[in-house]
Amino acid sequence: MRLSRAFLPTLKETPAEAQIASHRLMLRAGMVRQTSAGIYAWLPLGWRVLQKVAQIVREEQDATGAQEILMPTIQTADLWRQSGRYDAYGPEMLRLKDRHEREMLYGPTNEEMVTEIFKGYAKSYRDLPRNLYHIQWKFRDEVRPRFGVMRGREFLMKDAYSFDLDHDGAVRSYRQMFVAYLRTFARMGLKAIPMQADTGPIGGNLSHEFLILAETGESQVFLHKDLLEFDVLSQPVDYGGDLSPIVDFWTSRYAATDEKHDLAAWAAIPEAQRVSARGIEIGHIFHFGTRYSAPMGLSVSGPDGKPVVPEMGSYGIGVSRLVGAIIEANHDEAGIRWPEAVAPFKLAVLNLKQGDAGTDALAARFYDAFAPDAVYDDREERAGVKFADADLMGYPWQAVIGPRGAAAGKVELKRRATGERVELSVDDAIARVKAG
RNA sequence: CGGACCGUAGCGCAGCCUGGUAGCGCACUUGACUGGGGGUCAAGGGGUCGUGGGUUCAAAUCCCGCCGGUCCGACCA
Repeated sequence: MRLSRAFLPTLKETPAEAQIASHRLMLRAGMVRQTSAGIYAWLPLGWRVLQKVAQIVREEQDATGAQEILMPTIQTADLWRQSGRYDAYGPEMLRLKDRHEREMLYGPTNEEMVTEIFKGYAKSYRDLPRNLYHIQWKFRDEVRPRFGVMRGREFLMKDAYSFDLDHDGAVRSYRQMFVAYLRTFARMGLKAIPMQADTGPIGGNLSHEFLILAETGESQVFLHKDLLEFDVLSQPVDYGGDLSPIVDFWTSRYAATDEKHDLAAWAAIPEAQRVSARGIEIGHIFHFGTRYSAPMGLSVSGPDGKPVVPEMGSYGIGVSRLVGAIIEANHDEAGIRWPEAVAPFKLAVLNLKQGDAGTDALAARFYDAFAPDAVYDDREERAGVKFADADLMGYPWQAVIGPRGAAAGKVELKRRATGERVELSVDDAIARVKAG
């Protein structure tokens, strides 16, 4: 994308409402624009990141055998009356009426709907197990939206719903999501730690929240240092096989939020192995048995011909929240430092002297080698403005092309994450960026 | 939902107390100089002062209602 024609409105000054780094940077980098409390429009840069994040989520869900669908945002009150949640949900649910005075709602989640859909087709135990997920906008009328997209009212969320014949099957599905989540977050450059979460009336230990560590996190977390050092992606995963070794590794080390913090267990960990920090929740997996299948009348014929009520689980990832969380974990004074996997563009080509035959030719050549995953700063701006904007928007690589270097056929390559710069010939620089 | 506060140009703010021609910085337009970390100079454009009512000769300014937004707390992916 050529910046001279792009809609990427950056700000030098920070809008007053932004309290935390990610919100401030998203506004300054022109990623989002608030349209009302807790509701945001995604501008080109932000939208690209949001799509990259969603795509990683999608790939890792697909790898487990889960299948993507898309359910509506608007649901009927009747559906929610079947599970008893219409009255239970409270003012967080945005309720509406259509022209026929029918009660509708903007979905805060989709357990009822997916159960209803699945019920229409699943008749036999052979139709199990299945896992259906979708990535869709949801609305929760938070009393107090804040922190930009980290806690908006409208947010993009991935929700997966598993259906299994029995508890063992449900555990298998749960583990698949557990492992998929570790991989998903690791691919985004995040160290996400699964922590035991409240299971409510269901009990058991099949509920985990995934948190990343960040200074601006909303909860205090306590964990064993090993969990930060484990490399999830180095291991191949067979979703058809036994996943318990991976899950057991993570669940055998202490990790808890302040609500579930166990002082005795914490004290048992050697001092040097303890990590106490702030955390942001980015995912939640949950087994809830027949909480929805039973009241909504979902049942299939078992191998013996008798009806079986499937066990379900749901698995959420806050996709739009992740964009904010990634920035919280990857920024500095100058701006964002995108992990390459979710960067809106892999590199920015900065032409320091627009209109100079040498820099123009070199910059165009460099840009062509990476388009469309690159931006070309061909604006009539001072060098300083281009540097500042590139740092702010956080492209992993900057190819700086000035008249001095251009005359010698050289490009200065800057790595945003480390600040490291090297001067290379054009071909070497292109090869260097392509190599990662 | 309890407590506090703010709505004045795209953004950040002053002006309000003590009523009398609506300002500053950034951004934007034009020109010149400049050209490796948000440059300088000059000339410009842009505002129903959130909204409705009231007080007054006169309201951004005082009073009341409404709408929108923000912060602290409780809540939450």
